[in-house]
Amino acid sequence: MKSDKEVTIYDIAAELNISAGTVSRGLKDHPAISKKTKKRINEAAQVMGYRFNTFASNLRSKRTNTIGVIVPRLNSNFMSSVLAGMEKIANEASYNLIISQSLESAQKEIINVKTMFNNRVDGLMISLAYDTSDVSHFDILLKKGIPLLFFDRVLEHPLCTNIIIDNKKAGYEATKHLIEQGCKNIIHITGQLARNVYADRLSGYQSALHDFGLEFNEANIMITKLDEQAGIDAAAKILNMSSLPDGVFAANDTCAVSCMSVLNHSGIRIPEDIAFIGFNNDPISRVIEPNLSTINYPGFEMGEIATRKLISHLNSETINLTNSIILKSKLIVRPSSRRI
Amino acid sequence: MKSDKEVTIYDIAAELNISAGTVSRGLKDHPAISKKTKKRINEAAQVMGYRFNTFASNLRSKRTNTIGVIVPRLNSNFMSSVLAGMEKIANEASYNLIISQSLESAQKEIINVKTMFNNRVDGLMISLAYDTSDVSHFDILLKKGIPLLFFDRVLEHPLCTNIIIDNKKAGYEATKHLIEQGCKNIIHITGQLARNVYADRLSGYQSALHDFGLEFNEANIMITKLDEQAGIDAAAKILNMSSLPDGVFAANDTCAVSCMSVLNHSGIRIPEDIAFIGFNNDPISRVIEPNLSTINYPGFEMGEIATRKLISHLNSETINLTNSIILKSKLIVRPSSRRI
DNA sequence: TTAATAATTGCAACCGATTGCAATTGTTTT
DNA sequence: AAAACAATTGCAATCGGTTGCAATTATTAA
Repeated sequence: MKSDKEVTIYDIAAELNISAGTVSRGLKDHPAISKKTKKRINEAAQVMGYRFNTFASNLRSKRTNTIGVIVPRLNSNFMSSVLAGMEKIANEASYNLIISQSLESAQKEIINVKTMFNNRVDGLMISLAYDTSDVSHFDILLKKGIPLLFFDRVLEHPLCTNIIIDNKKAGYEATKHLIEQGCKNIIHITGQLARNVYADRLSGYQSALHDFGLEFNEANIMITKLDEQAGIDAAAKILNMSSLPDGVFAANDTCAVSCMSVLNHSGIRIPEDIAFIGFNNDPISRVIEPNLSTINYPGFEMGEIATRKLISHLNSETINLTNSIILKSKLIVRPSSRRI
Repeated sequence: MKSDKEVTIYDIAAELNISAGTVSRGLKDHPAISKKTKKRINEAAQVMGYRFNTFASNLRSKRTNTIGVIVPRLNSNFMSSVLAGMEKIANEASYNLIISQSLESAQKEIINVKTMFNNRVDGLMISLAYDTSDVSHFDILLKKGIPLLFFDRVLEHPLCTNIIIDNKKAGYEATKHLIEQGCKNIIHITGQLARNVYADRLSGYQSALHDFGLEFNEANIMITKLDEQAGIDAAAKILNMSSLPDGVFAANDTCAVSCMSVLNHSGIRIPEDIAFIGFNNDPISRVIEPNLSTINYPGFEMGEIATRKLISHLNSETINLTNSIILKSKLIVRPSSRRI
């Protein structure tokens, strides 16, 4: 029917014998335009097959209605839950999400930030890569006043909001729980300590040991990549220890589960010989036998809240973005650690 | 230092006493511009803090370098793997990905398609929602010549490419495997049959039964939502059957695993009493005891291939997009079905 | 050295929506 | 009915690259 030429507000204006400016305002539901005119405009737009041109709009208004997200990787249960929550809120507020992954590499993170910058995202949400140490690559954004929000793996920065859980408290509770179940020699499997999440969990672990009169033993800390293989390696190390530990607190469920499986197959009884607790409350924690105790980490809510916060800031409903939001995490006790 | 006024190609042109057109071409590495001039332009751009304006470019060139993706939901292991693969390829080709989820609702899918359309994605990749029946909402894209690619949950359409696995074959092999292990009464837990993936797997199941002289029993087909709860419900149904089945083929691992767990706790021995096989090769399949046999579904590769295909079409390296690409899936036998 | 050809660069009209300000039309007040 | 004010609408410059075609400059051939 219609040729494939795009219909513009000028075409609508010509059709109705009014000006393009009026059409623009009418489509935007601007209060200065009368109801009658708006109706005519909308009907004409409908009939003529008009579609809004985002680029012309962005070019002129210097706003993109796009939010960037950089995550270490897309395909983990936790991260995909976060993204699902983000997408939900962004979509509701008619923002678009541009998502990219750093693949845990600081170098790729830097490139991604540049791309986001060039794409003129209105704001950026990021969870840091495994090995990001320097954070000057965010300066370009901050200099231009583009709001930056960290979630999960964050960084203290005077100009940015962090959305986190209280990792220290969570680590404390996990450890305390194991101690209360009678553990006296607890291994902690964790990740790169430059990342707040792991440093804080470790710190909670140490506090708990201290509060319950247990000695901290450097050799009980295993710094790993926290993936499936890391759990397998950790199990091998544990089996080689002169005196077996009686508890393991792993900083994620993936690693806890694979470690548990190996130990299980080596004849170690869980939780009798070694009690286990993980972190995140991934679905696998409810599949492994015995079911894994863990810390519930509300990923979906984190995504929702982060996005809501950022959008409300973009609409300048809130003056500044400089504070932290701490979500509730929760200890979930399951058979892998229940001894009493 | 610099004021926050944006630097444009005109500023660079003025600085170097050349024309804006030359600057534009120089930055794009256009062959008509001399090496020397290009160098001067790039240096000036660097020094002056120029950043490319995507919108001006998009507005003029009518290309967005953006690919839309609509998935039923982000947070499943399979889907996040697909997305990870897509992001990787798109990023390498400097395309952006706009991702949205239909949340399994046809209605939301329609809205998402419209949004993608208004955002003028260069192409769209989609996996259909659970209850999408009518597909006229894609017409707006096709009419404008925007390429559309289906993956996983697809649809036969003369103008679109499908990226799939041979679900019928996979269903056949899964069923055949169970039969070879001695199963004679096999339940098939599946999803909405309007979706090719489930219809095809069922069809494979039926063929296998037929080829091995087993009778097809309508009552053995359970149509569910294939989530954790569905598996639990299915287990309850199975336990209520007058004669217990001796095999279960579930159309995904999540459902298979939760079903297995319940049966396990009810004293049913797996695989001796009931042999199990799932679909997807999710990590949980390697965690459940006994480990779950399954069909390996190469999600990451699917994402990579779909994106590569679409991009090469956008660059018109390929004339048309009208064919199917079938990826290899593979039966993985684990203890949950190994009886002999 | 001059003509012919190739390599560079410049010109200027786009792309389509936005928005401050002026102009016009419609209402209300006195 | 004129003045005062409010509600609508129009004008036109602007956002910053892109690109076909013309113009200029550099090379090569004759």
